[in-house]
Amino acid sequence: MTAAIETIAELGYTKASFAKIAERAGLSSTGLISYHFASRRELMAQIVEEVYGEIRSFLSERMRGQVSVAGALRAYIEGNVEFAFTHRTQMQALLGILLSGELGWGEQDEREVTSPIEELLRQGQASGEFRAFDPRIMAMSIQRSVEGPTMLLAGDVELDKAAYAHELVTLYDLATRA
Amino acid sequence: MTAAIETIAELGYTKASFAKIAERAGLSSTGLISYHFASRRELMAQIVEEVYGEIRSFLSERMRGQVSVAGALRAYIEGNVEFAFTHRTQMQALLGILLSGELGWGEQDEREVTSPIEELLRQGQASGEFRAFDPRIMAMSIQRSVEGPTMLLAGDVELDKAAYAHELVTLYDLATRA
Amino acid sequence: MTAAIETIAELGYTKASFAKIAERAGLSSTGLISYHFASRRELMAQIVEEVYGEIRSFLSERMRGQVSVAGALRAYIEGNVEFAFTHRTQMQALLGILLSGELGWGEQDEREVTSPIEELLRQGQASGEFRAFDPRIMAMSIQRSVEGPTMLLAGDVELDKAAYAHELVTLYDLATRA
Amino acid sequence: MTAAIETIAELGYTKASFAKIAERAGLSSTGLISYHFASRRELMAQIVEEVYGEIRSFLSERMRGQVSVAGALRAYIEGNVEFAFTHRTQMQALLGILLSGELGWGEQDEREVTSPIEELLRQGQASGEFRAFDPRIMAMSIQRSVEGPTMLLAGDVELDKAAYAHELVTLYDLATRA
DNA sequence: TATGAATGAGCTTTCATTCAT
DNA sequence: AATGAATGAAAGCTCATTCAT
Repeated sequence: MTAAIETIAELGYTKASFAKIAERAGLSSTGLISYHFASRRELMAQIVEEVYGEIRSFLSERMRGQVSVAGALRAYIEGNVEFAFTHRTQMQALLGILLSGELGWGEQDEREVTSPIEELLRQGQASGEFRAFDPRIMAMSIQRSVEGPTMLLAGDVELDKAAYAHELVTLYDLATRA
Repeated sequence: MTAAIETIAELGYTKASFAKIAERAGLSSTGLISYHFASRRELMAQIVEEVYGEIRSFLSERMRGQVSVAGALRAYIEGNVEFAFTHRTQMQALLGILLSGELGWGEQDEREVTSPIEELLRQGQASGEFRAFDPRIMAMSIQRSVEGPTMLLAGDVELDKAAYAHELVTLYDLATRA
Repeated sequence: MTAAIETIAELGYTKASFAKIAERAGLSSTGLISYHFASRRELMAQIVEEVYGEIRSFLSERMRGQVSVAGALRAYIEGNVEFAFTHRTQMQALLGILLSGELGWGEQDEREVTSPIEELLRQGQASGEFRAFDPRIMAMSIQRSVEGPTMLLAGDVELDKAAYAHELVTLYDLATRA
Repeated sequence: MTAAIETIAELGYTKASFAKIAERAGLSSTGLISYHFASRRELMAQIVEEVYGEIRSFLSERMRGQVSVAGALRAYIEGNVEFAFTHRTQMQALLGILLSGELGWGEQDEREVTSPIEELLRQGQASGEFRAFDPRIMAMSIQRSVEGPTMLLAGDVELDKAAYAHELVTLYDLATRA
């Protein structure tokens, strides 16, 4: 799976064939991949699951102990940006798989991803910390924004992690607070 | 090209083979596609070019006559959301091609897309209408946000165009104004 | 046909497609080639016929006035080498077509090519100028030898025309005389 | 590779497609050929290498123990003719591939083939057994002559192996001796 | 004469998967 | 767990040819 992730990140979802993955993994036959995974789709689904698990545990640790929802939102944004910068390979593979559309990424999955942050936004509105807005649309916007760094696939991009996180935090603080 | 756009939008970039495109176009051979386009890449590049052209002309008309930069920004966001909702097929094809990574979407292209809005943001800062922020990062965030509706590929998504535009306009108004 | 000859000489028989030939001829459609020639085979056959005609007329002029068969043989060899060096393009195309085997080059055609020289050899034997040998085998050997320069397809070969002709003349003089 | 050799010999280089080769080999897919050989070119290159190897070992055995250069030359010619008659299939495939020009047969390869016989000729000149002549041109002529039988592709040719060899031996004995 | 669209067959190559070992 | 042969489908592309204009 590590080899698969690296291959997808480097070559893109389409060109990451079993042959290329096996080559990187030091396997001399693609048969072994089929032996371990029921299908290509299965492999991809497991990769998505694993990376999502990493993100979740990473974020939950980052958000732990935040008392205000504004603080939690800040931690969420900073955590996502941090993860995108430090786990570039995994993120590129994840997005590559998801955006390929071959796993059937639909509204339901979109909801699953944005629902924790949407919930957070609702809490902020209930407590009066946040102004009135559509929490779902705001959540989608936040999600797209924090995914930004990953979408600049090539390595020739010079982005400052701290600056990026800081700008987004400020942006959504101004956009959400009451 | 119309058939190609529709096929990509429906099946995704990877599964939109020449065979499928030819079928939709009523052609009895994929050879004719190769006859008109030097390669698959060439076809995709021309589709990107065409759709971008449509977007540009659509947006320039929408932004014409705006005097304030805040007004221009609002028109830009509203225009993008409008286009995404009314040209769903083209937008899905465009994003499918771009995100496939096979056209070599890099930082330069990203810049090209975000540069007009980035320029707008700088003008707003110069005139004092906008607060201080990194215009490049803000432009990226706006771009990702307006792309949002397109990423919900399937038709089973219920999004209100007016609400979506309104929320984003408010969001970035609050996020940018001095 | 000139464009076809040049294309075959440069790219080889297999890669000399109608598309490449049309391109070189300044035609914008391969249809015109099909309009003038019933089939690819027909085009190739006509090229063979034309080049053979050139060779025949060139050689018959060269051999005119020779009284001895040894002189005629010398003239034949020199003429062939001369033609091969000065009509490199035509010769390469001719051999390319013939050796492709797609025109059905068989024993009969081989005989047709070698029969004039074979006849000459028989005359020499009858008159006592030449020793006893199998005229057919000798004719084949001579034919292969004079074709030699053409087979060095690439242009990076440095062969001295005069030396080549002189050596072959001496070679077959010694090999044939009584 | 055996199936490939047979197919090329029978149908010619151009018509010997992977499909035809697979059919003859009893394979149900051309994919297996691509699995074993990186490309068509690679397959052809390996065939050439193999057949050349056979020729070399066949000839080196035939020439072993010859003390005079004249004897060695005779053994070379006889060996080549013998091989051409008894390995008709291989030779036809070999020449088919080489003459197709798609392996980039150039002067260097020509030299490699003719260099052993050229070396022999030089030795004969040094020892005084052979007269003065250009050894390179003589070697080319010999090579073309011994290839003769192979060029009569179809099976409808009636050539006497012994007679052919004998005539060539006599021919080049007369042509070379001092 | 010349064009350009269109066709259908063919090409090599790549792919995920299966299977015997 | 691992290999390597084998499969069948599919891919993009090129080809000679046809045809209406």
